[in-house]
Formats: sequence, structure tokens, C-alpha cells
Amino acid sequence: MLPKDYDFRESEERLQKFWEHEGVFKFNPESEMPIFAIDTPPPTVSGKMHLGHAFSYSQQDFVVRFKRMSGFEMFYPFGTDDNGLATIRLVEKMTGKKEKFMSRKEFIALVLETLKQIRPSYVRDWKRIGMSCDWSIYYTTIDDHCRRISQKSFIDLFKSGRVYRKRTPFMWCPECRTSIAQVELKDEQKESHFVYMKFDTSIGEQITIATTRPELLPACVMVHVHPNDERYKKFIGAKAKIPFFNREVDIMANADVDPAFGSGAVYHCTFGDMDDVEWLERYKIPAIEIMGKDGRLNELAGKYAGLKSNEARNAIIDDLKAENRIEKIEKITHVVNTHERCATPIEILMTEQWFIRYMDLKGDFLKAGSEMNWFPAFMRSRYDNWIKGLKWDWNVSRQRSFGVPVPVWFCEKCGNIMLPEETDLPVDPTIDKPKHACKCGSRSFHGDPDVLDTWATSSLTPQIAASLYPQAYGRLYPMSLRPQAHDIITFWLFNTVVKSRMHNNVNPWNDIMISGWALDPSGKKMSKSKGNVVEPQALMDKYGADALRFWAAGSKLGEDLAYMEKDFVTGSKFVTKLWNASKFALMHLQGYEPVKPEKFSETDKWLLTKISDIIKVSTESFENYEYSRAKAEIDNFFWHTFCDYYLEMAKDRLYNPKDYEEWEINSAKFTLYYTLLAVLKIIAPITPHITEEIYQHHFKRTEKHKSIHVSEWPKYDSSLVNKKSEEAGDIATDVIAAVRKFKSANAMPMNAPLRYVTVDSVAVKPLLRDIEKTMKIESVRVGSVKEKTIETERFKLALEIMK
RNA sequence: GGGCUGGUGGUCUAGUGGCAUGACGUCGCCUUCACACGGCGAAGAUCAAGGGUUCAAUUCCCUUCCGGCCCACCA
Repeated sequence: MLPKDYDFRESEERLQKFWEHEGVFKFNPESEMPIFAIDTPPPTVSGKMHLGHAFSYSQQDFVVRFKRMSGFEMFYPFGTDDNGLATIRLVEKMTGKKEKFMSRKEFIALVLETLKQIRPSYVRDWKRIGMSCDWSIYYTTIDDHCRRISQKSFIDLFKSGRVYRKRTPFMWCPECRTSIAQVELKDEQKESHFVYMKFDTSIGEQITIATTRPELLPACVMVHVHPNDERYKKFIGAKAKIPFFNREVDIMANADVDPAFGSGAVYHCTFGDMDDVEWLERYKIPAIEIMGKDGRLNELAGKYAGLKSNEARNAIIDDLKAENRIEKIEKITHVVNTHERCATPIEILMTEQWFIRYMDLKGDFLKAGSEMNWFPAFMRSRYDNWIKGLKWDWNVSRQRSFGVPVPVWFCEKCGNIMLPEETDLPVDPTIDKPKHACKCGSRSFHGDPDVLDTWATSSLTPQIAASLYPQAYGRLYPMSLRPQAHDIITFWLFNTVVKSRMHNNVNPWNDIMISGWALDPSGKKMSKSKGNVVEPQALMDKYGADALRFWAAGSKLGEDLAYMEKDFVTGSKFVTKLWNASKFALMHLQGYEPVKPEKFSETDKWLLTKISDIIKVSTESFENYEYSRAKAEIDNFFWHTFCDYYLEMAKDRLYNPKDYEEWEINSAKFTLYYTLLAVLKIIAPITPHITEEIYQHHFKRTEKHKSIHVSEWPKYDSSLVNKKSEEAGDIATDVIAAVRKFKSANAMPMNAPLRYVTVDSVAVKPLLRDIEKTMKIESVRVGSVKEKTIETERFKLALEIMK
């Protein structure tokens, strides 16, 4: 017997502990079952889990739980990604210590120590949504294990000739004195001046160039005009003279130029923006580096040396005016790339950077993308488009202190590059020393102070997680599945493919499932700055984890879903209904030992056929990562077919067994047992707590598995399918519906007695008694109906009420 | 601007070449022995707009409008 009420507040936490203590989700590397390995996204430990996390991690857990019940040994780790800016900010805030005043080694130690303290409370949120990870499989991308693998990856790629060092333009924040990545950029609308400058040319005529960055004039290396621009055709191939600098540059035809914008002539400086960088590559011209890391112009800027951008701008405008070289100045508002942290417009500088060469592998990456199974399929085009649009190799070095150090020393004497031995990893080359002298004999080195791009490490998560089980590595990698949200397809997903192809020449996974985002009730993205963040913790306090998951299962994979509190209400109602229906069923199944009977009643055949279809459809849906379809099917079946009709139709047999023959009772009990268990199992991946609670109370005794989540997924049993009975049952339920409608229309209670009902459908003959008992009709008979009371497509029906 | 994606009753969602799901909300009836966090019933959608293919389109194609995400955002 189930207790009267279900209390998720008590039950969910207890069951989560039960799963952990019983090792229900423990990975067994010796298992003989096929392994299904998941490349779980490692979240950044920062504050609390947000609703978007709860949404997408729930969705991956649906699939994981289904696979586990389908007979796979699950490898489902839970790491965290902690080698980036977010971690620096969190740790600084928590400890009051500053990264820039500490050595790298000290700060990493501080991070690891801090993580150790806050990890349990952070991970608690993820446990609370019912994720079925093996929580003992853990890594953080800044720990020794990850630094070792990340550095080894760098070294291996260096040895295979994929890593190279190059002086190259890079985005730089003159305020923070740090290089910045594209993701750290923020667009800002800024007021600026569009300056139309007149340059002398070798054909005698002046050419007018429009720019917002006149201060870069000393670094002008070329002038571009559109090849079809009639105004400028005559200039193509001529030289333009740079005012004040007595230097000539080529005037080139370039189809990138928009003739309608500005004056239609562009001067190409090194560097005003990333287009300039691209053109530099294309035309193979040397850069003129006039900008220093302090944001001031250097000696190459001549008399403007020492000035900051805006100071130099004004000075140059004044000088141009003095020479009458200004045609006009327009005020414009344009978008400027700024550093998100300090809002300073970025500068582009030449710096030494490490790259991974991969432009030659674009075709291989596209092929890899086509070989993996994408769910949903259309997400692949985002991956493809990204690769097709790639313009540069992967810059993997960052000029920061915190992170995984670039494992390289430079010989002070000959400049030779020295790498550490694999057995010495991880190293910090700014502290550790090479074990051997350089080939030139020198023992004097300096370590590379840079760190690796965070993606250079997180792109190795399959190898990182799999290598925690060296004995099973070959069965874990490549992995079965990468689940993640769609926003980082071009970063995390793509880079992981890159590493896997380069190192192992394999795809990192077979399947990819891409989930959408949780949006606020108006359909907008949630963000702290907008103040529309909804906390899953509060929702779980109110409705429970199963309700949250039920909500998360309501959206198709890959689709964003607006959060609505009412959907959580729906989820908690479902949980209650499942409890109550189970309570009723199990009350009648006390002590019942399931035995498949020889003979079934027509009503039972009808239900068994229905549930068989649901088993089939939901299995296929889960296989295709369409958990929302499976959920909708089982939800609808459970609520309507099972509760509203079947349970009502079976009640008389269950309450008054003495009025029936033994086989009729056995048929009912088996059907009830079989169907309820199938319902519980099919919905178990979505609502794992309530289903486990019911299973533990009743089914564990007869089914023997220690948890419903390691029990077998229901199998389609064709011997339980009878299409003719299904048809008959459908008509019978329609008859019941018609009678219910009649009673409702006449304001009668559903248990109001009726004298007789006549139906003109022979098919319902075997179900007459169930109809009678369900609708409290003295007699239901089959016969021709002359004066019809009710008519439907399938039958006519006459009835008489009790006087 | 480019790519992807969506636009279905008041709200949110499913779905399909042939009477359009379900939930929430609304209204009416019913306290029936699992459940009033329930049951029964009702009202409510020209399936964004226009055009095309077809015997037939909400479903396929084209155009337009609107939303979301990613990318490029202009010297």
C-alpha cells in the first residue's frame, strides 16, 4: 500500500541519497554491457545553477536514463570548467585576493582550494534536479590531470608540426593591457567623426579617403577602391602619397570596398580593424606597427609618437587642416568594438602568438560533421557554416597569468624552443626549468609566460574524462554522445572535433544532442543585466524536481522554451495523479504475483494493445532523442486512456471479484500490473523520483531490480496486441463517453443509475458488462436503435433513465 | 547584411498532403468508494499574409511581414 500522500520535499532528497549510496549510477569499467559514454558539459563553477542549466541538463538526463534502462553501462561524469575569467572573478570575490598580485602557481592552488570548498554546494543544485551522473567521476579543467592532458596535446601537436608561432595582429585592450578574445568584445555605439582626407597621387590628381581613424595615417600601407568605381578607376595602379611621411603606397582594386560608403576610397592601415588584418594577409604586405601595448603611438609615428589614439587623432586633423587636406568632417555614430570589462575601444597590435594550423583541414572537419548524428539534424548547418567561414588558424595563446601554461621554454642564447618531457607534466615554465641543456649548450632559458586558450583545454573533455579510467579508455573514447546547448557549437563542439581529428583521427562522439534555452515568460533570453533571471532553486522548493523536469520535457530538443510557472503546476499535478492512480492500482495488487494469464477479457486486450503501441512509439522517440514526443504520448495515455477509462472500467472487477470468474480477475490484475509498470518505466526518465518511490514501495519485491532506473525498458510484446479488440474497446469507450455526455448535459451525477442503453454495434458485445458497471446502467444491449437518443459516427444509441 | 529556426484557439504547445493535439485559462455540471492538485461537458483557431504545385495544403514550393539564436557589422 502506498501512503496517502506523496511529499516530494521529503522524497526527492531521500531518493537522491539512496541512488548515491546504493551506487545506482556508478560506472563499472568491468561491465560486460556495451558502454554508453557521455561527454557531459562541464559548467563553470560560478554562483548558482540557473534555469537554462536546469533545462538542458534535464534534457540530457532524460536520454541518459533511457539508455541506462535500455541495457547500457553508462559513463556519465560531471566535471567543471574552471580555467577562465569567470573563475578568476569568483575566486577573487570570495577570497579577497587578487590574481595579479600572486604567482600563477599560487593562484591555481588557491583556485583548487576554493573549488574544493564550494564544489559540494554548487554540485548540490545539479544533484537536486535528479541528474544521474556518477558523481565520483570528476575533473576541473584547471587541475593537474587536465593541465597535463592539455599541455600534452599542445606538445603533441607541436611535434606533429601543427603548432606554430607567429607575429600577428591581435586584439588588445590598452586599458587592461591584455589581449582579448572575440567573446570578450562588446559592441558599443560611439559618436565619432568621419574625416575626408585628400591625398596626393602619382597621377597628379588628389584622391579623397574617408576614415574614422586618421591617427593611423602613419601606418597606412595601401589604398583600396572598388574595381568598378568610375570615379577611381584611373587611380588603380597609381601611388598615393602619405601626407607628412613622404611615403608612397599602392592604390589597389578591392571588391570588398563599398563605393557608396564614405568617399568610396579606403586607406588600409595596420591596424584599424580586422578587415585590415585580412587584407594584410591577402596582399602579403608588411605591417607598420605604430601602436604600443600602452596604447600610445611609437617612434614610427614620427612627431605623433607618445600620443594616445584620441590625442594623435586631433593632432593629425589639425595638421591636415593646416595643409588644406580636409575635404569635410562628418559626425557619425558607429559601432566600435570595446572590451566588455572596461568599455575601452580595442586596439590591434602585433604580438607573438601560438597557433594551431587547421585551415588545411576544413574539408576533414566538414566530413567529420557529416559522419556524426546530429539531433536535431538542422543544427549541423551551424557547424558547417562556421567552418566554411573560418579565416584564420586557431590562436591558442592568451596573454594572461591564470590558466594552463603554454609548456615551452626559449633558450636565451639561441632562441631554440624547448619542450618538457611528458612525464614531467604539468609544468609551469615560468617556474620550472628544463631538465636538459639546450642543444647549443646553454642552460639559460626563459619560460613562455602565456597560457592556453580555455577552449584548447575544454576541447579535450572526452579524452580528459575517459583517461580517468585508463583500463577502459578504449571503450570510452570515442564517446557515444555529446549533449550541449546551441550557443557553443562553434566553440566547444567544433574545437573538440578539431582536437579529436588531429590527435586520433577519429570523431569524438557518434551522436550530438543540442538543446535549446530556457527563456523568460515573454520569450526573451534570461540575463542578469536584464533582471529577468528565474531561479530554479525556488521553483524546485515549490514544485519539486520532477515538476521541473516535466516542464523541461515539454519542449522539442533544440527548441527554446519560455518559462511559465503554470507549466510547473501541470508537472506537479501529473506527479500527484501518478501517485493517486498507483495508490489505487496497488491497493488491488497487494501480494499479487504477476503471471501472464492464458485468457484476457476484451477490455484488458484493448488496454494492452494501447500500451503496446505506446511502448513502441515512446521507445522509438527516445532512440531519436525525441523525449518530448515520448512524454506527450505516455502522458496522454496515462491520464486519459488509463485513468479516465480503464481504471473506471476495471473497478467493478477489482472491488467485487466474487461476481466474476477467476480468469477475469487474473486478467484484470495482470493488465493493471503490466500497464502501470510500463507507464512508470516510460515516464521514469522524465520524472525519476515519483516513479522510483512507487517502484520501491511495490514493484521492487516482484521485479527484483534495486532501482527502477536500472530495470529493463519495457519491450513491445506482440502477443498482447489485438487490433480487433482495440477497435471494440474504442467503440465501448465512445459509448461510455456518449453516456457521460448525456448525464452531464442533464446535470446528473456520473453514478446516476440508468435503466437501459441500446447500441447498434455488435463489436461491443464482449464489453457490455464493463459498460454497464462503469456507467451504472441496469442493462446494456446490442440491437437496432429506432428512436435514437445519441448518434455518433460509429453507432446509434438509445437510453432510458431510471424514474 | 549572411546563416539557421520559429510564427497553430486568450496564453503556451503537438502534429500531419485529406474531419487540427494537449495543457493552462474561461463557462456549465458533478463531492462517484485513487485523486476536487479530481471527473464530465461546453465555448474558443480562416494553423502569420499573399501566390503557386495538387483532386485536396496548416502540412510541399516561392515571396512578404514578424520573432529568436549564431555570425559579420563596415574603412
